[in-house]
Amino acid sequence: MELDIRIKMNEKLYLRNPEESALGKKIVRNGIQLINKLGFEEFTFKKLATDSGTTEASIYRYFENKHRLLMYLISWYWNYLEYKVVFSLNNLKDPELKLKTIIKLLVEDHQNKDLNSDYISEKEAYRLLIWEGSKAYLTRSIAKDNKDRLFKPYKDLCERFSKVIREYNPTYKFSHSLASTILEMAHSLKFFKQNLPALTDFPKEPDDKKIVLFLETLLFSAIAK
Amino acid sequence: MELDIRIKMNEKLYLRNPEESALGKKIVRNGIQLINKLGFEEFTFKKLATDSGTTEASIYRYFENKHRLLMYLISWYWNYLEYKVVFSLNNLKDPELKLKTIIKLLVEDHQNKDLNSDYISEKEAYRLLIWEGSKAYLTRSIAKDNKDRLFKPYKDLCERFSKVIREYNPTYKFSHSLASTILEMAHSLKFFKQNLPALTDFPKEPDDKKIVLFLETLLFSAIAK
DNA sequence: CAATAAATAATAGCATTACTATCATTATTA
DNA sequence: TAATAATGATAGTAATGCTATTATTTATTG
Repeated sequence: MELDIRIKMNEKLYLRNPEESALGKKIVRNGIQLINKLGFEEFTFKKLATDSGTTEASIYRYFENKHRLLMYLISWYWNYLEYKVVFSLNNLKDPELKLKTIIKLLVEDHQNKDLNSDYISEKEAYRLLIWEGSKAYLTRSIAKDNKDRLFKPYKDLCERFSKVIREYNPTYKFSHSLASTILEMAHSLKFFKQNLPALTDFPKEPDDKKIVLFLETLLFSAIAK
Repeated sequence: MELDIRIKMNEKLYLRNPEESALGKKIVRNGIQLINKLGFEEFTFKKLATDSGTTEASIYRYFENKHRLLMYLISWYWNYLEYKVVFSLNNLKDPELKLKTIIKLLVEDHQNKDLNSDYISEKEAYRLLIWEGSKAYLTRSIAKDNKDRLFKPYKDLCERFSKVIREYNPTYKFSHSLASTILEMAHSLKFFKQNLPALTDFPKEPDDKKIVLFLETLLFSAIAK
């Protein structure tokens, strides 16, 4: 079985909905790849146009600028991740197990073959988040972007996470801060492990069990009853 | 008494040492202000030249490009912070007190009147770090930059921090990861509190005692003996 | 103090970026 | 089949991210 999941995206993210045309999907699919290849700074709509066999002008009909395209992609990822969390937590009763499940979802390389989107690769989106994720909010347009509710997916995920934290320990006072700490550091530590390993204690092994272990012990010691 | 501290900067950061001329200092001083004002993406050497009453060409004689200027400034800040840590920890014996002191230094708005640099404002550098800090490493040039040892100041600070953690609890296995987590989140949470408060549990009050409290409890519960 | 060197200013130029606009052409849909 | 919408082709413009050249000022040192 393959579930073709469709995520409803905030309309402020685009000028024309890229999901509704072959070109739109191509722009998104090639866009994420090209940003991953070049890095966001070196990435341009011109290059994406050439890469996708279309023109700059056509891309501008879908996205106002490259920052909005990045927002679209990151936003998609947070939505997707929340969806995965909901899916994976279904039928789980034990808050401890729920929390461990969330951490695994945050850290594990994404290779889910059941859940899948028809045009955005999970793996590419994950890499994008790790390398470019914080550039989505570290801008002067954050107030406006926030007003446009572009960060809702991230906040929703954080809120869902923090609820499970409070389920585990209702007296813990910093559930949101703790949730965003785990969210942020899951990705930062993956980056550090690869690029600045001195900032971590993780050897360059293929799996990320140590990161999971670190985040788990950090989380559970913080909320110990 | 005012201590005029001078930080030795990695020579790879610049083409010509900006500390050695009035123009160089002006470029750095105005540069940090202008990046803070415009955001790094909107910041250009042209604008800085106009702002500083000089020319683009002159700025290019000091810094290869704006990313290297950012690296210079961030690097300066990490160096400065490590210096402050060393200074503040001097004569302290109790590892617990040492750790609390470090967290305060990370979170507190910087207004130190004793320690001061003649040309970089501590407050401006702190704001720069919060808004633009991660852009220093989230680039495709990280491998090269790392080889040039541009991240040494950050690693040194992290190492110093992690040593105190192990002093407190010699059996704790993730001292570097924990140190970088506290370092990163101190600044992220300050940013979130201001710009995406839903990701935190901190009301919009002027002081940051709650952030300090959160980080302290996170740290000490993780390394509890 | 003059001579020389070094730093800066002034100016120009060039390829690329980040768009906007126009018009022709090809699909789609009514 | 006519009308509408989407895309392609092409052009253009101001700004960016540089590099180069020459003139002028400032510093140094013989």
